[in-house]
Parts: sequence; structure tokens; C-alpha cells
Amino acid sequence: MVRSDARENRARILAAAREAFTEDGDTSMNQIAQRAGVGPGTLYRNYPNREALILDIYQEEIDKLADTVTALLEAQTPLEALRLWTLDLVDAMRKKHGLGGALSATAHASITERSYGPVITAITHLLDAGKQNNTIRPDAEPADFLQLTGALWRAAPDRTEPILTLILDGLSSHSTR
Amino acid sequence: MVRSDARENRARILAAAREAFTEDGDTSMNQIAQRAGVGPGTLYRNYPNREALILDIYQEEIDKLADTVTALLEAQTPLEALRLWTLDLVDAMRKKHGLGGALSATAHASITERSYGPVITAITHLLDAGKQNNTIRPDAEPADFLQLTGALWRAAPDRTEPILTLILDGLSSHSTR
DNA sequence: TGCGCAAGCGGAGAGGTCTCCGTTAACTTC
DNA sequence: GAAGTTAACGGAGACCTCTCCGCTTGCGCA
Repeated sequence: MVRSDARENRARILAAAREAFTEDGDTSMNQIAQRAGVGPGTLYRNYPNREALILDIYQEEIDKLADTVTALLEAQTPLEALRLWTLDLVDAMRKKHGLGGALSATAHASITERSYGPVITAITHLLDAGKQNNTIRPDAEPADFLQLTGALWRAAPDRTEPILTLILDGLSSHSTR
Repeated sequence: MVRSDARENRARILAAAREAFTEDGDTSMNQIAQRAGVGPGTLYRNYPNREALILDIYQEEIDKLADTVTALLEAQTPLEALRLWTLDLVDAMRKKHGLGGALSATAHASITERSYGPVITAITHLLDAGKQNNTIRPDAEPADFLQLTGALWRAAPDRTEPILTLILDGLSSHSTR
């Protein structure tokens, strides 16, 4: 049984956080708590850390992005679909403040699963499509790819495409091995 | 003209930081300042932030690592030399606390140049050797490679080699451009 | 309708990075 | 040597993330 005030507080926190992040881009947890009219303690009971909150804020966008995979795979070759999708992912990571760090954080607790899961699933589908038609090496691992994606997001924007090309070439099965 | 107490303080800070990091592994800036017998203000005048200090602590190791390139290139093929050297780099990043983050931080101010430079030079040599004998694509950029290296260090240790293989395959010139 | 009791609250505070600025003391000049 | 200049000092404190715990209050039950 969830107490009504608890449910309401959680909603208020999420709303406040959404506002704060879209307005300021960067906001402290304390400010969010204040804006939501709760104490820091309450904020942290709902979200064990900054990343968890950020992930929840952008959950919808993450899901939406993951959902585009099917359409992409219908219209493009697997490799090109992967390229386009990754560009979108990196774009989201850059625009949504802190999302990049949250997604590529190494500590993937069970809480992160909600956000991490769809992304991994999306990548898995993309890679599988490529493996099927032999354009992507069979030993390619989704989690490894996501890891590499972090480098993309951290790099200067004008280096994104060159580096992605490099990564995709490494994934291609026409490499020896 | 550098005041004598200033010179001495800088030395004491570096010594204290080295001790603190090899002992505890993780230490706060305040603790280091205290250990060195100076105020936080003095610490931060010498090192504008945490990364700068860490970089200075491990400068010698960085230089040493950069110096191994020549020998490696004499004994190995360029691609294998690059592989071995990168493994060493990642190992250092993992062992020296915070070095990974400091090296792959995007904000490369002039202070970072002292540490960043040798690493880039080393990578440049390795890549150039490969370009020379046509095993590495001619458009490979040292800075891009260093960026990708960050993903290596952040990944789980047992994923290091697989991911590195991927990266190196991407760099190889037998990929279609 | 009233009571008991977790579940939930929120703020004080620990410990962090880094800054600002009034004070101190190392060098220069006479 | 004494005095003046100014670079360097260092600590108070702003602001951060996150925790701990005494107090409050919503809810099930009589």
C-alpha cells in the first residue's frame, strides 16, 4: 500500500525536476527538492541519486527512441539503421542534461534497469539485424557498443561522425576475424 | 621571481598528494592540503582543480609510458604495438586513481597540455607507423583514439580486450574506407 | 469515530570541491 | 638595517551530493 502523500510527493518531485531541467539545464538536487516543496530526504528516498532522477525524467524519450528501431530497420540496411539510431541517441545524450553520464555510468543497479534495458534491447535488435545479413560481426556485444557510445557523447560534436564511422567499421564483419 | 615559500609549498603539496594517493587511493583535496600543512586556498592556487593535481602526480608515469612507444614499434607490428601500448595505458588509468577521468576529461586547458601532449604524441607515432605500412587507415585521428580509450577504461575489466579489438578493427585500413 | 503504528517526512549536518579576500611575510629598495 | 610593496597565504564560507534520525501523519482496524 502506497500512502497518498508519498505518491503525490513523487509526482511533484518529478514535475519539479522536469521543469527545472528544461528551464535551467543544470539544477541541484536541493533546488529541485525546494521547488517540489519537499525536503532533500524525501527526494533521495524516491531517487537514490542524481542519475536515477535524470533517468526517470527522460524515461519517455528513451522509450520513444528505442521504439524507432523497428521503423529504421524496415527502411534502411542494418548498418545504416545502426548509424542513424546512434546519432539520435548521442544527440539525446547531449541535449538532455546529464543523460549521457547517467546512461553510460558503470554502476548499473537494478533501478537503472528500467532505462538501461530498453536501450540495450534496441541495440540488440540493430546488431542482430546486421548479424543476420552478415554485415555485422557475430560476436558484437550490445553492452560494449553502448560503452563506446559514451566516447561519442563525450567527444566534441564535430568528431561524432568520424568516430562513429570508426566504431561501425570495427563492427563490420568484413574485418578480418 | 618565485618566492621561496611558494616553491616549497608546491613541493610539499605534491609530496603530500603522492603519499595520500598511494596510501588511501582516494583522498579529498582538503585532506591533502592539511597533510601538506597549507590551506585549501594555496592548494588551489597551485592546481586549479583535482584533475590538474592528479595529472601532476602521475606525470612521470605518463612520460615513461609515452617513452615505451619506440621500443614497442621496433619489436612489433604497428597494430600490435598499438594494442599492447593501449592495454598499458588503460591499466595505468585504472590503477592510478582518477587518472582516467583526468586524461579523458574534455576540458583540455593549457595546464593539461603537459600531460595530454605526450600521450597524444605517443598515439600519433603509433598511428603513423601503421599508416606508413598501410595497416592503419590514413584518416585516423590520435585525439579520437584517446577518446575511445576512455570507453575502454570505463568498461568492466573483462571487456577491455574485446572492445579494444573492435576499435583496432575499425582503425585497420582493410575496412572499406 | 478514534487509536495505534509504521511509513513517510524534512532538515540538520557530514564531507566534498572550489572561491574570495583580509592578513602575512618574502623580497626590493634605499 | 628599516620600510614599502605585493605575491602568496589560509581559512571562512558558498554550494554541492547524500545520510541519519526524531517527528509527523495517513491508514487499517476496533
